[in-house]
Amino acid sequence: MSIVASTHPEIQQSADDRTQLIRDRLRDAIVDRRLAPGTKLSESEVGALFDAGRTVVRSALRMLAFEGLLRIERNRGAFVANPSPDEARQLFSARRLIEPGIAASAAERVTKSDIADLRAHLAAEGRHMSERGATARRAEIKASGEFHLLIAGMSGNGILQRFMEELVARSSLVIALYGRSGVSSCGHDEHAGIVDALERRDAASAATLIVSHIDHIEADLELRARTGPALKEALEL
Amino acid sequence: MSIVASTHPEIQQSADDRTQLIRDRLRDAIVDRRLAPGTKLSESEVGALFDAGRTVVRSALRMLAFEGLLRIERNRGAFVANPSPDEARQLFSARRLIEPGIAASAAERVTKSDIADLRAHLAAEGRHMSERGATARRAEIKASGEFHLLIAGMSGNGILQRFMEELVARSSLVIALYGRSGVSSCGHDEHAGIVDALERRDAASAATLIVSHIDHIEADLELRARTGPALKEALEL
DNA sequence: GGTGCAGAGTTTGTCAGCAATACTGGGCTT
DNA sequence: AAGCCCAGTATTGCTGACAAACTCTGCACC
Repeated sequence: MSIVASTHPEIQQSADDRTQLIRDRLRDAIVDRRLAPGTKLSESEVGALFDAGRTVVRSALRMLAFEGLLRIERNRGAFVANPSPDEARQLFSARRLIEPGIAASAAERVTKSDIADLRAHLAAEGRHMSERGATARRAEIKASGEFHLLIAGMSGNGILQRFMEELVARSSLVIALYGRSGVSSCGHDEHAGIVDALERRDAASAATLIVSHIDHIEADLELRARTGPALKEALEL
Repeated sequence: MSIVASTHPEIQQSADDRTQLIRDRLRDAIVDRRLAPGTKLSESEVGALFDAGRTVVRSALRMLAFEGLLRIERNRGAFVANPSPDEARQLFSARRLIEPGIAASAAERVTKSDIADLRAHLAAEGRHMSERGATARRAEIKASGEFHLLIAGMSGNGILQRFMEELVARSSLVIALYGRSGVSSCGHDEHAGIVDALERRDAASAATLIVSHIDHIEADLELRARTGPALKEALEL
């Protein structure tokens, strides 16, 4: 038994690390929009929910705040981020800058197994799109983000991959907030085109396609300050 | 940190937040190479040094680990990061991808006041370079990084700015680890050229210049596994 | 009716203390 | 002599508790 532990210590580490678990679960909930922007996450409440002490929850909340998914105000608590339209624009500007390079790098390194993974993911996306309802829509947004993360993982650059994880998570929030309900399905064909370019190892095409894909996503957003929080945002900035 | 304060004066979070203070102080120490890679940072020790409890220190250490400056091993403690040559390559690859876009964006938005700040910074760099000794060299590395952060602050994209803060901090570590001692001074003229391009609002030139600048920095590194930690790294991977 | 204030109640920030885990040194076996 | 086992020590992970800060409700007052 000690043999297993000594040869693979890093596996066990993440297995029983409750901070990581809580962080991932909360992030999923935020990205899936089960937690609405602005919702307060009380330390005791979350702790009771996961049957963990406040210390552990606290650590997870700090990490999520670092990723930009939460906003922590001193002595007030942690709130699900409420990205402003300007923040959303910065987000997509960053993605437009980073993703083409990632796609190009991935095009040079993809393996057949990677392509198979991507095709499998495309199929899953198609299934989500054919369904109706809020649940399916959440799954669709999530799957769309995971597609981009898949490519980031193939770029071979762990640093950029981590940046992309943050960007995609925050993008999901933005899309859920500002997206028009029916239109996001256009992305599916574009994803397929990107996979084709990757399979051909056509870095230039992959980069071009992904930029226009991001443009389309952003174009489908309603990036105007909503009437509700307008005053609040004006006072905050 | 003065850069952050000058570009985002509305953020005064660190006024009485000791976690933030400890984090900044430790980061400075790491980036300045006063804390050698591999050094263990004991919670009690750091806490006694800053006259703070372990909880606060713990939080700061977790944040630094999130930024990639520390490595936390469960039940073992926090150690100053010891970036591998491969990690260094990924770092510069990421910078080559991100910084041209930042420079181009900055070129479109710079004000006269920004240019003045940059020129002042160039002058400070020159002073550091004319001096001798390890202290001056540390100051030079630090100032060189701050130059890039200044430009990132002018890009108008807070997300990319934060990415750059992380990349620059980790780059400082890498340069201090793998840099050849005398050669890094070549960067100064290139910085001046970049400022000139920004002043002309010549986005294309600024992007080109900054890429070749990054190339030069990386070319001046000795990115081979050193004899000491080679065995250790081999076992870790 | 609206404003200001005070107290209760809740939540966060921090600290000491306890259990669990990893390192260290000595003694023992081969 | 070299390697192994085991207890002692030190450090981390975490829980509970306390103080400070904030929010909310009710009431007096203008």
